Amino acid sequence: MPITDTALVWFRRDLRDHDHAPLHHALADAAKVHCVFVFDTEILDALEDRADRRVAFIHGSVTELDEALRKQGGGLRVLHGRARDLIPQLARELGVQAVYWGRDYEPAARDRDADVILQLQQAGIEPRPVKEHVIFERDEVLTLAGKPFTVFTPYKNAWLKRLRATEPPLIDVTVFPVEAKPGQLRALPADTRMPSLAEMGFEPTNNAALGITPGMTGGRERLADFAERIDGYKDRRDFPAVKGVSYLSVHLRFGTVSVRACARLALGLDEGQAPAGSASDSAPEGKIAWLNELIWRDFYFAILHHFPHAATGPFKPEYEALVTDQDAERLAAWQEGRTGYPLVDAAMRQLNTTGYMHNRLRMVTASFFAKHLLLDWRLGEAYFAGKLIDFDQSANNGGWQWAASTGCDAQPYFRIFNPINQSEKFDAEGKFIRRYVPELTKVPTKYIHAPWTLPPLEAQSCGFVLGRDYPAPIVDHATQRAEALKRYAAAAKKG
DNA sequence: TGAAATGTTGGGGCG
DNA sequence: ACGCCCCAACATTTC
Repeated sequence: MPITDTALVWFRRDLRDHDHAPLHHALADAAKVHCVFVFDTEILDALEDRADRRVAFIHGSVTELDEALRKQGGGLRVLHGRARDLIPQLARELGVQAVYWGRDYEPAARDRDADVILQLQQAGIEPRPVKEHVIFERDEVLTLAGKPFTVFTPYKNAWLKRLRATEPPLIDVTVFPVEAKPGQLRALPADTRMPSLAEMGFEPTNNAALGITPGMTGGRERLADFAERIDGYKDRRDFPAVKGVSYLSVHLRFGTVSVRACARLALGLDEGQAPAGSASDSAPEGKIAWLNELIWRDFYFAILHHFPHAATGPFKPEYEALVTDQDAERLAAWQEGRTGYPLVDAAMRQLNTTGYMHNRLRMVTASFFAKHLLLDWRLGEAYFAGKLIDFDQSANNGGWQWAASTGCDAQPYFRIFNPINQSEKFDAEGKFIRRYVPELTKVPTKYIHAPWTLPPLEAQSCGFVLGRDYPAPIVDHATQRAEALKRYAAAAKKG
């Protein structure tokens, strides 16, 4: 029995038509359901790059979602403007009694949503934000004292305990069935039309050439591909030259894959095998490792939700006192991938040319930024935010604060990555380096991790000149490491 | 989801 | 045979 006559589902970063909590609840509650997506100018206008990969990805995904909903007799209204104005306005125009959407945890989104909630309430319309993007959110995983966790391992243990305790079995990772009755999804007015990228002031990108397929189609392909490789995930994920990671991050960012589908894969639920996390000889190491990453994701969402101050400054207040340099040249060298440290430069060029960076390299470049270049980690965070196609504020901020040792459960400040060592360990053959730093192609593998150590004779025989073909290192590892230790110790002592 | 410094051990060269 | 030194290999501690 419908409890509402007409509802509106506001799609945001959940661009699919199945296993979708807001759509599920709307269809369960209402006789008629409208669907809308807004290209929010509050977000788009702040983007610097007119060829932003994310806008193109979203545009492709929204197009496919609209088609999928049309096949079910409905359709997606696609608007371009300020969401905080347009959603309440549309809800009033359509005469809906309730608006459903997936809850967002980022400070700016929460501010917008609070505004929308207020306006809807003033219009007598019920706002119904629901959990959609994570397995457990907000207060679902707390310490025995009822406080949010600030350390990952106990959080993870409590998360797993909660998962096992959830009844009916694993309801939180169960598909939300969407069974629209005929005519329940409302068709669109004839004049409704999808705005083009150009009409919104954006340009197409080379996403397709990079193998980035938007929408549920792209998500399905990636998930199926990773399902074939997940058992090797633990052993292969740290090597950027190898196809070892899931490449699902962009699909998780925009909801073209459901996080619950990811959890089902990690738990082995689609194969009828024993759930990961149980100790046994045949423990699926790859699946456990990947589930761990999904738990990190939930963890950082919860952290930003509970501690919004982390969005703009160090989670640990003592590091407000951390002394950083202001050095535009060093910043630019890092951004452009010309620091003279090959693995760092290869990673930054991967980011610049593809909008993606391998996770191991996110740690290496962030550590180098904070502990070698001695710059304010927030500048690095902002650069990633502008470039990453899978950018998610919670994970990005959490990762940067981890690397800069300013965060909750962060890397201790004295753990400083050696960029040469990391290179030798995780790109031993220099394969990844040569892919993105072609000027080092001729340098022998033995020296490719630290080309300034190339002996003159060998340099001559391979025709490589440091400073001409590739920059000398802009900072010295040992010097900067010692300086970082000094500054961090001073800040920690003050606090 | 480190790395470097320092400490310990034991084999082998040598006088 | 024995003490001594060197140093690799590994372990521990410190940053």
